[in-house]
Amino acid sequence: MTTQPNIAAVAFLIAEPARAAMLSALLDGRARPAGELAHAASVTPQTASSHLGKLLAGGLLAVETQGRHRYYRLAGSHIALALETLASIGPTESVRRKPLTRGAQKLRFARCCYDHLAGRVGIAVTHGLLEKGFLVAAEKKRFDLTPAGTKWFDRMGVDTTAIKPTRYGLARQCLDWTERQHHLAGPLGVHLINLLFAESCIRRLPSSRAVNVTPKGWKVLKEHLGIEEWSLL
Amino acid sequence: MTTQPNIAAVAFLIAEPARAAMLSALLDGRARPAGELAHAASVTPQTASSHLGKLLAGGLLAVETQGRHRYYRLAGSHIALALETLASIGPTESVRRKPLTRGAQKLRFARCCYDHLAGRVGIAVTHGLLEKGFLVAAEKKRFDLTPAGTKWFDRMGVDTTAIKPTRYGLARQCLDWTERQHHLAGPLGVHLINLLFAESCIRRLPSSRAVNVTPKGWKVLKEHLGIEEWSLL
DNA sequence: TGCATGTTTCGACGCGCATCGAAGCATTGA
DNA sequence: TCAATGCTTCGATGCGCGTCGAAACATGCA
Repeated sequence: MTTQPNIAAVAFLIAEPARAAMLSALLDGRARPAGELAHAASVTPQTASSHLGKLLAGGLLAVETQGRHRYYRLAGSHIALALETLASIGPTESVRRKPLTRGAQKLRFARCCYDHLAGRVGIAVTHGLLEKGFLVAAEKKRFDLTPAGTKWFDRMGVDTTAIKPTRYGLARQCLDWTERQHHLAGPLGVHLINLLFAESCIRRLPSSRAVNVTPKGWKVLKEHLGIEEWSLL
Repeated sequence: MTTQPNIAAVAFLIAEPARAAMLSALLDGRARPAGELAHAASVTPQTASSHLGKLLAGGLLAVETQGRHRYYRLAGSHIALALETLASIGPTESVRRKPLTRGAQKLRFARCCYDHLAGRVGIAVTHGLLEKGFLVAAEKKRFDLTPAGTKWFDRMGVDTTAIKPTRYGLARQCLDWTERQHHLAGPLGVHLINLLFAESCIRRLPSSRAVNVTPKGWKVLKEHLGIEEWSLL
């Protein structure tokens, strides 16, 4: 009897309808909080927690704690591949999404997350900083500032040597609840959004956390980080 | 509410250890009688019959009656692919506590994956075909056959123009769960392994999916694809 | 500090399903 | 026609596990 890999154990984790629903909800590779996954699976939070714990122990999911939220995501692309391969056996059915209100759309597009920039724009900015080699992702949900990054911030009028890092570091990776990707937080993120406000690149919208990118803002973002306005819609 | 493809239902069928054992026993693409499968799964014939009925109803198996025997086999290569993919997300990072058994080593080295060649040898052959320019990787997990490849297969006695491609194409990329690389599957892969069997380049080992490469086989692989035996050990 | 929210843990309930014994069919051979 | 073999169906048993209520824990906000 050849001791085959625990194919049954893996299948067992996927076999439960509630777990399968949660896994399917994570197929896009983004992370979602436990409560949302519970809703997606139509079970109570307690039940969902139990399932998520098993999926975690089974190595199908990874988790990231953010405040009182716990964001779950697939453990890797190989998990998604296996799920899609399984789905290809049975009959497929289209998935529809729920529409968003106008306000929610604006919020999703650009907003302050506590004290830094979030939303699609926040993520695009972070992505640009990474691609230009100004930031690099580091351990413990941190970003490290490169020499080129120091130079760039200096040219933009931010003296990074004067910023006091907290005990969590100078720049942190914050998980975005609308886009489910990381954006720049921490002291450096605070200085960056303050710079954008000061330079009139972005403006607050009344009674909302949403912000607007000004024409000058789009010009700056394009010149410095290669971000095109049309690419974010 | 999103009614997803019943990925859970498929996984449920695989999740049962007895059923998983029977499916694994059928991974070489050959058909086996119910009693043999019952023995492979270490359950009584009644229990096996129940399981086989469910696998049949679920579309994972096909059955063929001959006299008082009922021969079960996988419903298709897509089932084998799903099973192998599931197996690939097993204990990958965990350090192997015990060395592989002799049988497992042979299985890892060369075996049939449903109806084509897999393992280190299968990957080496595919690699050789790619390096010689006989195949090129294409989209949708396919391989495209080049004019040089058509010529080569023709010289080997395989008329590729006579092979009917499935809706997935003539040659597919199948992910190997032991080596984590792609090997040649699809109708072309079937013809290739049949050729190797017919030319006595490889031989089946009794009651296993493992195959042996004969001395003649090594000679052929070296001459045509530049594969050295020692390089695979 | 107190309250609200998100998440997990604990405990108990109840359904579902795997399992096997016994019996029913089907096929083969004498 | 009778017996043996291979497989399936039926029925009863028992356990595993999914489920949710209650409560503990953690975090954020006023």
